[in-house]
Amino acid sequence: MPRENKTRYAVLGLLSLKPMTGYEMKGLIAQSVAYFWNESFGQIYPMLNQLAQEKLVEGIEETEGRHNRTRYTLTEKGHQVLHDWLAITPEAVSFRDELVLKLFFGQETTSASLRSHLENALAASRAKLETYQGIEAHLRGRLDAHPQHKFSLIAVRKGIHWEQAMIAWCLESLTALPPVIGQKNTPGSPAKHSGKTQRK
Amino acid sequence: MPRENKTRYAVLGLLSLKPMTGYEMKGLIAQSVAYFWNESFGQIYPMLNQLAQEKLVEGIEETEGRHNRTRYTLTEKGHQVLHDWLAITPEAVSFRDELVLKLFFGQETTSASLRSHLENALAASRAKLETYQGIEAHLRGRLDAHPQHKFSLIAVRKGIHWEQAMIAWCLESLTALPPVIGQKNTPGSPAKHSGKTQRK
DNA sequence: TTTGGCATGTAATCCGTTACATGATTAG
DNA sequence: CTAATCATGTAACGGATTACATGCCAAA
Repeated sequence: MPRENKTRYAVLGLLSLKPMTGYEMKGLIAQSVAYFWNESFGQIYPMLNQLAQEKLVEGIEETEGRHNRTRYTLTEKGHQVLHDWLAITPEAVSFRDELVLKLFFGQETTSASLRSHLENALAASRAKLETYQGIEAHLRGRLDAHPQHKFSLIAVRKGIHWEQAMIAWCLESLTALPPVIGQKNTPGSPAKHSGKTQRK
Repeated sequence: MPRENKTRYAVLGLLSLKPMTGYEMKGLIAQSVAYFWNESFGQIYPMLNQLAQEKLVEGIEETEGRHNRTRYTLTEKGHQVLHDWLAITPEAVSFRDELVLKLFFGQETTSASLRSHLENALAASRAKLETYQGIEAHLRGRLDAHPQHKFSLIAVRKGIHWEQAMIAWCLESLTALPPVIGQKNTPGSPAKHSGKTQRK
């Protein structure tokens, strides 16, 4: 059996929050769920068309106003499909954690590289934690007005727990690894490593 | 540009620990790195052949003994390629956390479903935590004899931090969600489905 | 006028799982 | 004898990213 297409339900779920265009959907993902879910245009648009064909969503073209765009709404059938999926026990996340893999193979490289990776991760986690805590404060301030905020809060709390765990682990691991002598490696400073930089 | 094939480096890294057959490799993954990395036979065997062609690994057929099998060893070139990769700053993990997604769309389902998902996750995390703590104790007992254990320990500690964070988050979220008795979800939330919600 | 954001899509390519296929050996 | 384990692979399928392609509108 092929595995289930989760993009499908992510799209349905987003439309349950409010009617949207594909473009707005991508924007909403970027600014509110990106830390636990991602979709690209290459998935969103074909999926919206497919869902429209199955009558799970309804697209309304808006020629007036600004651009030509299609705003999608969940149909009753779409609500039902989403509802059924939400009741199914979620599958465990399948990790591929490159940072841990590199540390696991640490014997094959230098302490400097490993420490650099950890310091980068530490800085990234600290930044994310701050962001999430900002979101948390914002959500808590308007819990009564927006019922959705309760669920957004649960989600962002996971991000906060996760980043705090990451920070603790990074610090602990930096202690466990031998310091690099002869280089200044102040904790928290932007790390540089000896290897090549990666192209993006 | 296509994204990098990480299976490649995972295979090289495993071979840096000790020479192995493809079959042994899968077994080692299952029992020691599965909580942060996974590979299937469908990737391992083709990759081993490819790496052998590139002279990054060397396969030695063992016809004597038991079965016909090929045990692979890292070549000098393979060591070099692995070493270079280890120095590159790791990419951030791209999550797709189905549990959080379902909680985020919690308005579309019942409190009972959500609580059930959280309790399943909680039980799974507690079990994993115990397993990892067993591994941790084992590793700490032989740190001097096996240099690799130091890095295995760093890896398993991440698993421990992660599961502890999961457990804390699950408990916290269970407190935040209304208990099942009343079956009401959010006070003031609009009733959605006219039909009976079917239990799973 | 040029840049950037809005808006929708397709094509190429690769990643990764699952299922299938085969066959030997060993333990019960 | 039979089931489980060892051992190696291929094929099919779908998931997901990236790059490409197009064009409008608003603001600088």
